[in-house]
Amino acid sequence: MKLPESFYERTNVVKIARELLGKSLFTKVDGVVTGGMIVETEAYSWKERGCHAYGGRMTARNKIMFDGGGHAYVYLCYGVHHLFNVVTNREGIADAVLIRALEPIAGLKEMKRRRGELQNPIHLTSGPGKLTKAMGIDRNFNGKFLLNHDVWIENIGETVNSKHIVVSERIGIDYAREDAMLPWRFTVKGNKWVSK
DNA sequence: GCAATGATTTACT
DNA sequence: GTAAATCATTGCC
Repeated sequence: MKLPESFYERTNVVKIARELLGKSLFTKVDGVVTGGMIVETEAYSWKERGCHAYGGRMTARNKIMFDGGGHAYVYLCYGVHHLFNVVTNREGIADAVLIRALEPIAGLKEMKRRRGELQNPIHLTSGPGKLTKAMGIDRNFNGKFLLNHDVWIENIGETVNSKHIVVSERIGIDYAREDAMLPWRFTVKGNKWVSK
């Protein structure tokens, strides 16, 4: 069952990031469905420095974040990797959740093909740049709505016990100064697919 | 440990 | 208009 638009439109992006653990992200590219359960997320908000839209600054790149909840924000990082975000909150408010890792469920063969046959399955989706490549996500997905037929998030009935959710600081955003220490990263405890 | 890599942003003329 | 600095990472040394 796909998550309804109302799930994304809530105002507490940190809460949404936490609740996305155990949900599943799917894409359909070239007629092949690939996807996995979300095991690692990070929350971003215009109110803190780690966010591209810090202070409500809108640019050609991040304008998708100002759309209503439920849109996909995909962008190129380090000139090499695509990162996948879920836009939350109401139109005009730039909050988003970065999907950092998945546990593969569907389309394993296709994901291995995209990542290279010799890859250990553990490395298929255990990082934000890896999972986008495995699922065929690129900038063409920027601005897509997550109730579409080619990219969506489902509740597959998995529930992650709150005792198994680990809260920590976000990764790779030292430039955000004091906001880099916010406990806005959520991982599933003991899951092999969580990035290191 | 660190180079690769390019879109985006900012700082200039 | 052009140019330089920056970056929510990965994979190979």
